[in-house]
Amino acid sequence: MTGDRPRTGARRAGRLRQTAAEVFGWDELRPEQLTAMEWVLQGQDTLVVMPTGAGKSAVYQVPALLLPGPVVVVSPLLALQRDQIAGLPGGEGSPRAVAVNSDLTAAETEAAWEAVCDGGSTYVYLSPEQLAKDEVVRRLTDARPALFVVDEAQCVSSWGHDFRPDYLRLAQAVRRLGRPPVLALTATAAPPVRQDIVERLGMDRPRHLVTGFDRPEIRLEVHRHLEDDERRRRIVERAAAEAKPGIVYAATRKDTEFYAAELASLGLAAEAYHAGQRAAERRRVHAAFLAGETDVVVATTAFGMGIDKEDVRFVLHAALPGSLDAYYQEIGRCGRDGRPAVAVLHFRPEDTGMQAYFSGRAPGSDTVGAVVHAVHEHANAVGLDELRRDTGLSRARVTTAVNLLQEAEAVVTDASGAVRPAPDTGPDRAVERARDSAEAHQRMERSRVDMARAYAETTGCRRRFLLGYFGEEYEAPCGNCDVCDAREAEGGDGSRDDRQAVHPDAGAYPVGTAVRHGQWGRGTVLSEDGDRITVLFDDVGYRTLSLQALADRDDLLTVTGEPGGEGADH
DNA sequence: CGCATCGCTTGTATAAGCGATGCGGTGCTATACT
Repeated sequence: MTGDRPRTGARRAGRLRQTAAEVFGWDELRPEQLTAMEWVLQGQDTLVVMPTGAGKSAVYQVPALLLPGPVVVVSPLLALQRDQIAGLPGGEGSPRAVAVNSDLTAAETEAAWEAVCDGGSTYVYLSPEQLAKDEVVRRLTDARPALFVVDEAQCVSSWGHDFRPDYLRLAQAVRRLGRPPVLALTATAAPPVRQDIVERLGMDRPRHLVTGFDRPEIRLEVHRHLEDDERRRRIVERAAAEAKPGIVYAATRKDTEFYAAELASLGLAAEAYHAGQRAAERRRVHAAFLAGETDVVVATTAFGMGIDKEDVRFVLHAALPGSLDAYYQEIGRCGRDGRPAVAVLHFRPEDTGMQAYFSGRAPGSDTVGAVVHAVHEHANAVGLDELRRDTGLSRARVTTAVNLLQEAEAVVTDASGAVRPAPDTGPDRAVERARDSAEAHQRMERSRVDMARAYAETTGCRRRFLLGYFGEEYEAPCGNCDVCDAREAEGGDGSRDDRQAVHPDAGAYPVGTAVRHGQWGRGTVLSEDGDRITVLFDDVGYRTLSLQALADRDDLLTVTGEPGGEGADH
């Protein structure tokens, strides 16, 4: 792979540039786009983390035309699939694409598969649920796909573990398709999320292409409230005062209706948006926002993917988000035109309650037990559909339980996608191990909520904190967050020493240092913030440690490796 | 985990306090019924 002669590499780049220009009309490719395309064309598994608008889709669209088979694109929303297909160039000689999903009639589905198999369609868009169907895998295998793309790959990590478990079974699907190269695309993923994506998709020594996360045009601001009434009042005032258009993210459907009504009563064009609305209503709100007819959309997390709007001036959060990954993705929807925008978070410490409730809920031991027993009752490997019939459980619950059991190495999935017990593991032990896995996952998820709160409560530069979370070192002050402003107003120059207390041991644990903690085990230092460090532990997730406490007990945290040793991205 | 709501209680209220209970977010797909 790296033994390529330079001439071959140059020829490859030339063909990519030529295809981009002739087929798509793109005369320039960014260097990082071209690099990722070359990896894809060479058949290497590739993870691309690039901001929205940087041309991620091109990374598979262009090489697809130079590859010997169709390209499978897994996309989480049917609306995104439609957008992607509509965005392809039209006209004679342009590549064709189909989406196979539950909207299609039997005849349309048949026509789509014929187009994929006879080479008439270069791209085939699918939800992860489609790939759980034997018929779909059989059709795709016949078509000999040359590349397997997972778009919005953060969904693997954020949805796969509970909400849409078929995301965790994509690795099985890839295997059954003859293991084409895998390309994962996402705009937002902290290092542990990248690792989760790579592991869950079964990627093989993937190349990573990660561009910078900083969005200097977005001002960062946080307000802490003790009373809920006061918070609500302040949010309404702020949303009314800011330049439009903007998005308010609320924690519940009921709150989206509340804020939309309050803003409308002030004469603003404000709309609520959440998954409890009828499809037609959601489409209307979405379209009106894109068309510039709406001042403020007040939404749950349902509003986001597929919002391609340059001029959003603010994103205001009415409650603590569930993770900084989600937060950064949501605030990244403002200021895409590069002009100043603002991300304001209004929170109460009590907000962590609901986020903890949402975090890492796993099926109970009774559900897992029912699935384990059903697996053990079969002499041969058994398919998920049959397990569903045996147990009477829903498809999603059976899949989640099987995923959990597989993670706990209590069951294994064979080449046909069927499941059998792992050797030497009885049902009781299997349930126990699955419970341990679920608890470990829940600890990790809850520590992500803790990090969101830590961001909200940090006494240091907010940009430095956020970028540190995404693995980027940043020399504060940014001069564009509320903390930096406050320091400046106090008369300091905003430099590090007068921003906050700096412990004499600052620097003893550089970012990236491998450490071992007496109680929490192995971890990696993610950031240091004057008098404290944040460590990501393999087993318990994120923890913030005070340098003073570490100095008092010097056996608590031992350094086991230098920065940049293991776990480095490139 | 936090909260809103309900129904029960009480030296019987045009009232308030209590504990129990249920709810809270993301989308696909298959299926039944107009």
